[in-house]
Amino acid sequence: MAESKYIEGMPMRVRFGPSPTGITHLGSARTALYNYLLGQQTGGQFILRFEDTDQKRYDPRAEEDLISSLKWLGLNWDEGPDIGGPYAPYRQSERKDLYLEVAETLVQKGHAFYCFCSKSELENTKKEQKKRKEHPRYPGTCRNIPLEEARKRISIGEEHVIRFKMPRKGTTTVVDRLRGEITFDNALLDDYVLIKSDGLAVYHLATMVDDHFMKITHVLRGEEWIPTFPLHAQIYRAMGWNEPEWVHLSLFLKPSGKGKMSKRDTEVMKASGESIFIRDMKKMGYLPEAVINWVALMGWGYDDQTEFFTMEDLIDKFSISKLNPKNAAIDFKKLDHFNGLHIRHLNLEDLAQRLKPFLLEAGFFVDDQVMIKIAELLQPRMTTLDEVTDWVNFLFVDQVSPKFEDLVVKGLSAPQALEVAEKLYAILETASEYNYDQLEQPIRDLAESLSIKLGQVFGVLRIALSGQTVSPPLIESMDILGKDKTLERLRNAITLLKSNS
RNA sequence: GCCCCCAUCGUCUAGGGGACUAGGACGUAGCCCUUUCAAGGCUAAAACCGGGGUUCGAAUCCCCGUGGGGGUACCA
Repeated sequence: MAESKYIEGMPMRVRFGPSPTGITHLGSARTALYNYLLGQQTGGQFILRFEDTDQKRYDPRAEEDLISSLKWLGLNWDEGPDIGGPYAPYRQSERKDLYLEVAETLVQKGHAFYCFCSKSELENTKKEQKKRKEHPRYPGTCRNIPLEEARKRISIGEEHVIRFKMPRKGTTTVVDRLRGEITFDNALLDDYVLIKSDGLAVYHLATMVDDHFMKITHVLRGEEWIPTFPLHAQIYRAMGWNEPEWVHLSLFLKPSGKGKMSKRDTEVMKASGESIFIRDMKKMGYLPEAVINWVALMGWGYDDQTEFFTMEDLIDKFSISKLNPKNAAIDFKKLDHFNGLHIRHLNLEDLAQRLKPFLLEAGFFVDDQVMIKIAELLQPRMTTLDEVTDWVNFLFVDQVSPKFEDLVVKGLSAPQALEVAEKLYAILETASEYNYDQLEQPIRDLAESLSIKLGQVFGVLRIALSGQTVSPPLIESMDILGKDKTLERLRNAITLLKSNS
């Protein structure tokens, strides 16, 4: 493998250059993350740049989504379209003159040429080439038009593009830090369009120009760019610029491992409560910390043990050499696992604050003291934050509707259940406070005196108070519910048990 | 079709010639703990794609095949 041109530990200038055409997804998030980590780790800069050279697909909402998604994930940039920086502007549509200038220099140097071929002409030759089983490529029609003639045709308004004049013989060797040297046969490479007929550059030119002038030292981008990698290197070489280090990241595959995510797949996924879009993950109750941890580990591994990483850990431990070039299938089960881990890692105040919006959304305004109690109760048993509503709903509604058959807990007869409820009522009525000191022993004694299981006593209580067979621990729950409501619900249960027996 | 990338349990991965009876995690199953549900602890089943080389020795290096993925645009 080729030696790195950049010394480890030297400040790196890295960038994330999304095209604002859609909603930010996991793949983008990971690319942004890895770039961010390198910038942080080396004391360099992480740059956000909007690559909006495609007018047709451009969507301003995608820009907003990008910014809010990256911020939510905690991937803050040092230079970008919203905050500017020493190499502004950071939006390619505002840099078109620069690209044109470089393209013209390339023409001047004989590395590019003006092309007047119409799209339909080119489509036809491509069809014929395919029919003859030839390698479809630009036929070279305008390659050798003298510059003066070309300029004349342009001056009379003839529509044109600028194409890169790819060498027709020999090979182009490029270096990827993960894969080593990759060699392409020039005869199979095409004369790519650099400047479109609308005067705007395509990705290939714009990005190389920006990376050069913005002094980017390391390019981490998706593997889908490998096929055009030789073009990119050729542009650098034709201009006599120093190439950055190139790293092509693996792609994310759909959970089945078969193919990358399509639009249809994302819809099917949403129907089953999953999503690859960052903004959805927030709504679904995932922690940005968990998403970061999860995504970081898809395509990168630290050692044979460690899996729990905070952003600080990642900044400290991340390294390009540990990147894995193999495509990775998305596994939402693992996200759930990391989310649980990070929920348990939060302090109670923090968790309480993050839980609050979900309760608010459900129409429950809960004060901070109670929120902390809820956070404590739920911390070990939550996978996603949005579950909070289901867990504590019974504490805030006016009344619950227990079913008779549930109240008659498994292993008890109806009269037994009634007796349990009545004796429980007596205990709870006399207790001055609902806590372990006051309640645990009396309840245990009750179970023993009736010679039934403790779980059965709590079972009756659980159904009476929550109407559900599953709930948070009951003593703490009653503390939040309050004595009045607790006793009221127990009375209702007693009435129900009586009326049915 | 052509070009390119990739290949360890179902999934994410550790591994970079002997330390491999191939380690961890998710998921799955069982047990313990337990007021339900979780969490936590313990245990189990589960993989080096195939074939050739190189070497005293290959999951690790090379070649071929196969499989998967990407690209093949005046999209990015």
